[in-house]
Amino acid sequence: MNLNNYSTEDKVLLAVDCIIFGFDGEDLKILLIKRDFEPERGKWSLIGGFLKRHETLHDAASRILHYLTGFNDIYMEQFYAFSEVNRDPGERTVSVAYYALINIEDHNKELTQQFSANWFSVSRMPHLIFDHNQMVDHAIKRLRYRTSTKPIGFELLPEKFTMKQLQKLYESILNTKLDKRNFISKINSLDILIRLDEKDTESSKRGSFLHTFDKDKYYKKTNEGFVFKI
Amino acid sequence: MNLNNYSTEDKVLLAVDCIIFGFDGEDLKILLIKRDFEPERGKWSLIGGFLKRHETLHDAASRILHYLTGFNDIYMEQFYAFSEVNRDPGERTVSVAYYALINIEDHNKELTQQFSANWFSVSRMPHLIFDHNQMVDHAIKRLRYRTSTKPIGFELLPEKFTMKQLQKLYESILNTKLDKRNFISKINSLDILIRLDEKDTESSKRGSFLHTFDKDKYYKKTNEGFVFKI
DNA sequence: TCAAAAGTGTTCACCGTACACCCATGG
DNA sequence: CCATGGGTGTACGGTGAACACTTTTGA
Repeated sequence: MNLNNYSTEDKVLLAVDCIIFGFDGEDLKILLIKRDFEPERGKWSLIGGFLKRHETLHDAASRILHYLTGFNDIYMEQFYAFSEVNRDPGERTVSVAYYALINIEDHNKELTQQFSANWFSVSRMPHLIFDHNQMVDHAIKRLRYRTSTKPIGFELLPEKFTMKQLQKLYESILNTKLDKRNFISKINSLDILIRLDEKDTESSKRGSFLHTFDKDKYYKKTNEGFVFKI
Repeated sequence: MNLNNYSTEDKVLLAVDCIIFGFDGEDLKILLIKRDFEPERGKWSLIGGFLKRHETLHDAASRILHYLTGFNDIYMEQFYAFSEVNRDPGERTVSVAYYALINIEDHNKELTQQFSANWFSVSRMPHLIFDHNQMVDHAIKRLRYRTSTKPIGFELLPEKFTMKQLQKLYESILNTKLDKRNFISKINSLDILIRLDEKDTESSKRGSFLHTFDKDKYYKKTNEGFVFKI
């Protein structure tokens, strides 16, 4: 293509929108904010922002996530660019969507309040502005695929967790019921968890063992050809 | 985020780059052009172009593909946005990458010549401009996943094809050897091909049956819960 | 002693994989 | 009649799915 002159080409606003997933022990949730500027002021929205000239999309997503949650080093994955011409009635904007996984327990509630943010179950999403509902649907599909092939689900759990919590997590992501015995033996066969000598006694008299994800072991096994698959 | 003024935000050039896959019966190939403008004039490159104000990314990719190949209705999938700040030394450009599947036989050779285009085996890719090699790697991964879960491989074959051709196609995409007997019984068990009463006698004296992909049957089965999986 | 959750094994059906021989044909 | 590629079936091991009872402990 004879594109010998960059300067004659159209430029567009490039936005980044983030689907922030969290898990409260029961449901997979998404953090939404109430939009406080026009257009669509007062409606629920994903968090987002615009790409600056001197940053990558990844940097922009990190910046936006840090701004809202106070976290750095959040697990993120870019998954799709949305480009319908009139998707944002304010101005022609193309938006690159990321999803992020955060541990809901660590999450700073002050920041959430400051932005009128709220967690919503993915099964009870409100109507969102623009094409944000479509982004959420797309993000959930990608999350399902990714959590089935990479051990990223742990990003949504506390450092120490019970098998029950892990199972509930997968059930809420995959939107299915799983058999306890099959699930646990599957997880155990992967051999990437450490069972601690510690028990969680919140939810039962007997108490259930806590586990952690053994990252080093996982990477070592991966180098030896191991493939994570749930 | 208090983004109450779109006009103060940076705008960027948004490009679309296309990885065009083809299959010649032996190897998976990619169509590249020799770039005829600066920067990097004379180097091999993916085809690409810039998004115009009034089109979607999908439209832009279609337009670019049509321009180079003369085809409409090409199978395409968007897979990633590349945004390193200096990826294009000419100007800050974010590029959204698509891959496309075309039937190499139908492909218009005149257009190819007009653009100094050439097919290259994916196993013998030249060095490409910018981050295009990285885009190609990413595209191949996505293609492998997608051809394993959707019947899109047929886009790369003639309307009528032999089982041998189909097997070679999967072997070249997945970069593995497959067992003939297992492959054929797998394909037959899917029950989405029609075996014609016609034979291809190009490659043997006995001749081998030609098949076509039964799109209607596939969609019907899909509605009934069938999942394509190779 | 009872309620509530934790923890644990076996069986069976199906699928992926390894593997080898006969068939049809044109030269 | 022979060389070449086309076409077909079986046996085995491993994995996913169904399925129920015992243990622990605090109230």
